[in-house]
Amino acid sequence: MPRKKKNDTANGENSATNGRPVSLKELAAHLGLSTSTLSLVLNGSAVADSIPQETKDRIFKAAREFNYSPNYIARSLRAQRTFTLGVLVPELSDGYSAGVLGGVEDHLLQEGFFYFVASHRHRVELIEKYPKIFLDRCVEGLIAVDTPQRRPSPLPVVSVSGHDDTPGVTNIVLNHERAAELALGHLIELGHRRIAVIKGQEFSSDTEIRWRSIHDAAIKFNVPIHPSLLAQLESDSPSPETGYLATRKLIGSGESFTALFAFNDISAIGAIRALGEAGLNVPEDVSVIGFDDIHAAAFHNPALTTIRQPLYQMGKLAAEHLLKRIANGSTEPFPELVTVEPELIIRQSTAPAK
Amino acid sequence: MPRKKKNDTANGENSATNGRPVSLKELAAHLGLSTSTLSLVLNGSAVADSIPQETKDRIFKAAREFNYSPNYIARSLRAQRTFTLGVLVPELSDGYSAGVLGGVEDHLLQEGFFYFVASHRHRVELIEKYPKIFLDRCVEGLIAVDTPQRRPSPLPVVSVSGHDDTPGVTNIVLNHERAAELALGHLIELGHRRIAVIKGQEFSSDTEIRWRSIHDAAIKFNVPIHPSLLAQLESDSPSPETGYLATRKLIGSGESFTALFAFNDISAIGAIRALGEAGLNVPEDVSVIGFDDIHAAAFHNPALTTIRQPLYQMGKLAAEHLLKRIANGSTEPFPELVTVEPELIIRQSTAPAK
DNA sequence: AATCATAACTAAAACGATTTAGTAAGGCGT
DNA sequence: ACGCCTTACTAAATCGTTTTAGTTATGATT
Repeated sequence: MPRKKKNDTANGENSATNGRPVSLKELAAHLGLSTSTLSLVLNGSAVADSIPQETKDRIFKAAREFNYSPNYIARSLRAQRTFTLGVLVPELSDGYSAGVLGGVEDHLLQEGFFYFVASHRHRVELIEKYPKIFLDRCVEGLIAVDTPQRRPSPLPVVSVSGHDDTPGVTNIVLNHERAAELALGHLIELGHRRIAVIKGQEFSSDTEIRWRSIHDAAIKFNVPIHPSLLAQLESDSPSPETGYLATRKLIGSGESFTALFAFNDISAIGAIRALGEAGLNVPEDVSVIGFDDIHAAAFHNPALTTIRQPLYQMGKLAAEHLLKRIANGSTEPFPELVTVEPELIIRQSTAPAK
Repeated sequence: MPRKKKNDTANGENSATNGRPVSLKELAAHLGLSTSTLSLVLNGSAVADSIPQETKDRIFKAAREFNYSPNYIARSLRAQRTFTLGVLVPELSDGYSAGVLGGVEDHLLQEGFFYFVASHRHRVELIEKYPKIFLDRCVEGLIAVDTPQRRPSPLPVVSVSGHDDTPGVTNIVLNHERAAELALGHLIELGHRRIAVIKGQEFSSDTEIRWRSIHDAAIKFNVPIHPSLLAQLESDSPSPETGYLATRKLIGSGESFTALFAFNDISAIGAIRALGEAGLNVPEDVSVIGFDDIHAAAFHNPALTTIRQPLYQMGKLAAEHLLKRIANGSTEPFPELVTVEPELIIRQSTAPAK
């Protein structure tokens, strides 16, 4: 007849006798010790130095047997720390945010942090509301992707492509001047002079600076962008349709162009569709260059020439800077601007001007 | 000289005199009442019925002035509830998970829940570890996307495309039989008989059932899939490259085919690239049909014919079922299977067989 | 023999709420 | 004048930890 010794004290899974996880108090009662002792020992506190190894071993053994794990909530309350951040993105499914989130996640999980995500889909009231909810949820910091902060936060904030001059914000941004130079340089080297540009939507925080950089670089190259060759993305759909519509308008205007610089890869894909429908081949008739280098870019037909943003790295940098600020406390100074470099990826959607 | 009356009690932002949020105790001290009274009144408890309106108003006013908001951690500890879930996905940036997450998020936030996300990138140790960490973090339930549960969890679990027979799991799955019928029916109707198929990677939970459904449907249609026309995705890259490689192998085998049913849109895009390089035009020489209907599908060149999975809806259903199970408690029975229907989206990548 | 140090613990406060079980004061009925 | 009901609150326990400040024995030192 098998002995049942262990069955009524510890059972294999993570529970006391019932289904819930075991608490420190229960464990202490079982060992005939106080919770203080257990806590001190289990956390390796120096105060526990005087406790004999035998007792320590008993404690460790029981903790293992009962699958004890300290209650995170209780610990958070006591330590006034949650090891949790809030991440605000415009849209989860657009490839851009997801790319950044990849970098954020890798660094955070490795450092023992978790994060809440919320997507605002460009609705102003949500952009205002979510940071408050995050605050209520006791996050220790905020990462905002492509989302301007309207009001200063009591928490440390890192903004990715947010272009934010609110105090207390660390901005992770692309070197847009360089990006514009790379793209226009490439097109001009290929002999293009009549270059059309598609600006981003009003709400996208990159729109303004990217356009300005292109505008300035074009003047520097002495090939200014003709105002009638400037289009703008309109709706807030994350699909290529916006680029498709903008390009149709551009074509419809009658102005001719041999190259098109799209706001991003998604809209470049839409643009190629619109050009094709108008009987214009890419890259033979019109060269198209995108922005971002999302996964789909390399395998589009034709493969997209584009300006790569190091999205993963930007996310990782955001996480790193935020954690550093949290560790340092609010008194320490911190960088307000962190710049990352773009890269020109030449594929099949650009070719010499005819 | 302006009066400073309010400045030393409440200041505009959410703080007492210093920077931190105000606690109930501080608020109570300020009003000369006990925390009990404030809590009762602020939470609209019936016990507070006997408290005169005047006092209640004083409390509400002070709460507003000091921007009082109950500490979520303390409340969680007391109520033994966190209103937080864990979501486990293979990869954030692959469009599939992001689509499902969109639905999850919409429903959860609306119900006052937040969620932690973690992506395991198909690493077995992470698939085991993250549910434990979530548990430690006191989440109230788990959503697993395209990820089989290896061991039963003490928490309610909803699996999206996980095909999981672990007890305690609600499975949200696509009607794969119908999906296979739609796709093959379409190809066969177009006159295709030699149909190649690309299976998913071993680790993808949809791989097995999807292949089985295709296999069975093909037999039912009396156009069985020839074993030499079966390829499989190999690496765990989320890019179209896997589909590209699989298709090269298929072409290299020398077996001819007039249609290709890819595991998903991503691999279909890679397949089209490989076919193009081999001098085969889509859809003139080979028809290609994808799966999922991700954003990129409609704007690929040629636009992809595909089987749409209602990803958003699947995410939403997952969230709904999980919240219902949490509300019901673990005693109540729950559905083990929830099926959603696929949809055939005909675009330009399929055409009559030559 | 009194003092001191050390070992092996523990009591109690604290984190910030919620909630149950009271209590003190006043009014009313008989 | 006594009990009883209301009104307007409050004390204290509780959730599960962590941590500071002790406490009690025992052994060593002067």
